[in-house]
Amino acid sequence: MPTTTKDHPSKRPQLSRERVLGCALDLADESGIAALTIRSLAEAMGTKPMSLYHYVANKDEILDGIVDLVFSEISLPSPGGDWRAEMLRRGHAVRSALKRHPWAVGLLESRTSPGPATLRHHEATLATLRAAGFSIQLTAHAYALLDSYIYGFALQEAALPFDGPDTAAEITTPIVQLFSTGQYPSMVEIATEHVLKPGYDFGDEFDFGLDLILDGLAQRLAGAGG
Amino acid sequence: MPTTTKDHPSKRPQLSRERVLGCALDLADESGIAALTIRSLAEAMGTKPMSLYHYVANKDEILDGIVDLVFSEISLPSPGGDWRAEMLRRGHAVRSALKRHPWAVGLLESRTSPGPATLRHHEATLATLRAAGFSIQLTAHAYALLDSYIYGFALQEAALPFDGPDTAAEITTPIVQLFSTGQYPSMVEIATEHVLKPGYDFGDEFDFGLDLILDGLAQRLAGAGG
DNA sequence: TGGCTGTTTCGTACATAGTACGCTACGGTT
DNA sequence: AACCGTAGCGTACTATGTACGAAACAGCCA
Repeated sequence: MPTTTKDHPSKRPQLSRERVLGCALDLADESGIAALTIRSLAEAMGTKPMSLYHYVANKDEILDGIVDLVFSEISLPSPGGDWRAEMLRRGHAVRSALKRHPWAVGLLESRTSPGPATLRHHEATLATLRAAGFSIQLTAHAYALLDSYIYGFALQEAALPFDGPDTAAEITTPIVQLFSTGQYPSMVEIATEHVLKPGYDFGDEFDFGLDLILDGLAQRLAGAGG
Repeated sequence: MPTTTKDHPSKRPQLSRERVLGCALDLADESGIAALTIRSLAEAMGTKPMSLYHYVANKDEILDGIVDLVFSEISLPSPGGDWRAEMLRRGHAVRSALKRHPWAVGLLESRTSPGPATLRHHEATLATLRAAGFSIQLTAHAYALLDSYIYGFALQEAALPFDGPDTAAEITTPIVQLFSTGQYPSMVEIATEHVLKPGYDFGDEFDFGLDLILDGLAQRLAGAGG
């Protein structure tokens, strides 16, 4: 049978670097970063492992690529605006991106070659602080502090065995009962009178810290005379 | 149960769970967490892979174990003392432990079963805050904030391609030159006028943030009426 | 039309990972 | 002497990243 066209004409939408990275990100979201293997990714795309290597050099490049994709989802702060509002919005934006893609925070540790979206993000954030009158020193301090807090919060959130309001109870209750013998009174107290209260959501703690940090930065900015 | 024999005339000091975990920690420190494999660990201990499985159930238990070992290195804060001094010291202690064992912060994300040293550490910290008059809510806020900052800082420190004072220059200079075309002016500014200054050490940023956070907590503690 | 050439895809193979299974070696107990 | 429990190990299975080179296809020129 003389087929003038290829076997699978439109079954598979054609490979490309963008599609590889996009599917890799989806797969990591659905099944976790550990389940993102060359083979599983190829299968998810309806192709074979070695085909992917025409679009990415190796798996590390895939990991770098999806981290940059995550940054590309974060809208950039605007230099020249109210710095505090911009940093508040950026804080929430970064956190929600890291919540959507919990594996990303774990990759931050190992990836050292930032992509273009990551660079743009850093540039816009630094420019916003500088434009608001932060000195170079204070800008560096502020950025290290803000990102440490945001990343660290995301890290802790990713490490929690529960997710969202009220879901803590099922996990925590048996543990608390185990500990109620008295070895860890303060932990039990916090658990029973805070974590186990209806409506509790660890994510709500985020705003307290972000606010406190922005307050402190505002004081230092004013104290330095602008 | 028979704990009688003490001297095996062998050249190897006898296996034990403690020795396995201790060597695993050393190996992770020396060669990185990726190089910590069952095989490499067995070789480092002068034994064979499967022998280790008499002392640990699986590799996850090894990872949990060495994370708890890291916590066991951190001296506990004392409930009843000056809370600010205690939290300052604890902050430095945790950070230096995570600096000694940079792989540990990456494990925090995946490990969800804390060991005894980890639990003792959390308990002592919470008790210190409570004893200083922090309400349950404020204690929870404070702890989430402090640990987010400390872990996040350690995460960023671990991700840096350089380490210690002045070492940033060699890595950063070529990058800065690449960017000096003008795409990222704020990053270049910060780099040339702050990071590349002699004596720069990212680790020095830590105190600024910790101080700011403790200031903010003190204000909130006072504002709530003690 | 036929053939050349570069791009894309894939089949096979290898090194290294965790670990299940079952055997040996040995020191006590009965 | 017979037995047994513990520590240690040899082998083998499965999953991983990826090197190597062949196959399939597209577009071009004769």
